[in-house]
Amino acid sequence: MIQKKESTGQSLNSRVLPKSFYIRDDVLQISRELLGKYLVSNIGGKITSGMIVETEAYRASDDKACHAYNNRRTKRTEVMFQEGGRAYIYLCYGIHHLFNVVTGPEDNAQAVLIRALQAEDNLPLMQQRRGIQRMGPQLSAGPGVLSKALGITKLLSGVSLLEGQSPIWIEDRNKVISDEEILASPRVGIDYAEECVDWPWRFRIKGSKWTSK
DNA sequence: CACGGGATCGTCT
DNA sequence: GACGATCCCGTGT
Repeated sequence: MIQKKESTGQSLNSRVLPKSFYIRDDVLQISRELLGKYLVSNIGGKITSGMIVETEAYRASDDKACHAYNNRRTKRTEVMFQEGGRAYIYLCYGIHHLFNVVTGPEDNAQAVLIRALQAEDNLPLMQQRRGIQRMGPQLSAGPGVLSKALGITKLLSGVSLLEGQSPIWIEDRNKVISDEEILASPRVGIDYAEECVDWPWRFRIKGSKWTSK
């Protein structure tokens, strides 16, 4: 039985990913390594979490699908240029809050979009936030819905994932995902990205029922 | 199950 | 003023 610490909800046999994980200059490798890690939120003392089963990589230097392509710094994208280990969260289609992990060294904008979770902790609260009757992958399979399930909004964009009092962090719970279990394919919804459209920068755990459509 | 369209608004041109 | 790194529901099969 896993014991929970009152203050953070972090399991005793897990560890919060350290800054050294995030600041590496390799968003593709980090996207792969995030599979099997646990995204956890603490909103008003309420812990919810899920295992990451789908990610997408974005990189400003050469990727036309990235909001910061061509090193475009705006108020919205500024956080992507900071040192890795923060949240980049933005509003999509006026409705959905999409959660990204900023990676890489300062001034080298890279980020990983978390696209789907296998729900783990506090399913009833996640279900309540989603407003759905039936439990199933629709709870947290999809970048917009997983944010809703975890109570994450763009108001949290820029927060550190490393501080003890962070509302969001990522844990290693000793789940191992081998390269053979990872399916790489083109990213979703980036038709405008010209020659980058077909780059296999979307990563999924093979066979997971919790990946997005 | 596949497809089509509406929702809804911050962000950038 | 146009358009999304999406989701859900309705329709038809």
